[in-house]
Amino acid sequence: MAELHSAQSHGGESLLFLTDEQLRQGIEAMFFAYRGFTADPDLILQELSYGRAHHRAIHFISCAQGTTVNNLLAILGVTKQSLNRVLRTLIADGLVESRVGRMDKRERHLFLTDAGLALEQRLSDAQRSRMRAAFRQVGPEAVAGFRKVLEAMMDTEMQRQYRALREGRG
Amino acid sequence: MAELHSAQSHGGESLLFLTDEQLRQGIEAMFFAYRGFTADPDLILQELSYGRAHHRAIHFISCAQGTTVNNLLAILGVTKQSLNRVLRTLIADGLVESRVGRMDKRERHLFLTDAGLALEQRLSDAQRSRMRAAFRQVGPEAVAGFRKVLEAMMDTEMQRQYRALREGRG
DNA sequence: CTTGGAATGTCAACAAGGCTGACTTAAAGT
DNA sequence: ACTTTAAGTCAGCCTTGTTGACATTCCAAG
Repeated sequence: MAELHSAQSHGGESLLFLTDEQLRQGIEAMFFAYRGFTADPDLILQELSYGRAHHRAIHFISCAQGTTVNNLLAILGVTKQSLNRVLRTLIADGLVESRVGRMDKRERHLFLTDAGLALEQRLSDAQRSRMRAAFRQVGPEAVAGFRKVLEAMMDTEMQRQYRALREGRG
Repeated sequence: MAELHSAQSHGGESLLFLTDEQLRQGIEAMFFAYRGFTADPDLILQELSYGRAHHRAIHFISCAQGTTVNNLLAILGVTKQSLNRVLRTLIADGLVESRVGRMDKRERHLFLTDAGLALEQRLSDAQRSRMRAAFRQVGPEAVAGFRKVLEAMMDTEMQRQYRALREGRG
């Protein structure tokens, strides 16, 4: 695999030798941190009687205004029925607008309305402020390591999507 | 809101200045990585018609054999009714044993049976192997950073629990 | 000793949000 | 003209969260 050449290196075998205990700590850290990660937006969503599914839809529509339903489906990794339920309420509540495609009239392009943008801001402010605090606390080196590990934990397909989103914004 | 002070400067201070774009990438990385993180055990669970809730219960019982239901509740952060449903099936399937407390007969102490331990091994092998691969790929410095950021993203209460688990094992 | 309150756990019912399957409509592609 | 693709809809299921009601046990104050 890719770790043949990680065998080298200095004094101890800290690079190659990972105890189950170290890995277990990593697993538990992910569990607790993910809870923290979603805690703040969850509070806002609850008062609007939305759920995380709505948040995810809003987030990714805002990343890629005008994206199609099919595209969103691939990113979110859920079925169209599942997404549709959420999308329907967001459209009914005037947070998302669905426009028929100009080139291909089968497609629907999704946009956040002003109200949708406002909610997106509110949600991601909450989420970002926790992440900003964490990032500041630990410094840029730790942040770089954090990002490296997370990327390495994704599937190839997820990495592709993740990078596509990043490049889509420059 | 909270970003009043993120408005300042674009100069050199990478430590203090975090663009919304950098934070957004962190958020998306968490989203995709968490999917990867749970993907492997999810496959095993599916073939046994269990869900993530079962996995979590098994994981934390295995960390602290003999823990009480109440204790588990605090760690998992769900209602006792929700946990109970999962626990009931695990007990019925002979993976978990519930013993009435000797001191306080209101308490139930939870233990993994041999079958439970076997499943725990299988699940965490799957999860660990992805994490091990990721950790090896990026090296120990990145791993340290990863852990720092995750800890910083937890609530104080979660940090307490996370550290308690770690110390409970030495 | 008894009795009331707190702690612990169980049962029942409901909601959110995943899932599958079957079907329709409209627009492209061939 | 026929097939494929994009999207939406309806129905029904499962997991896993929630609340409310209830039983048991313990403990402490009267």
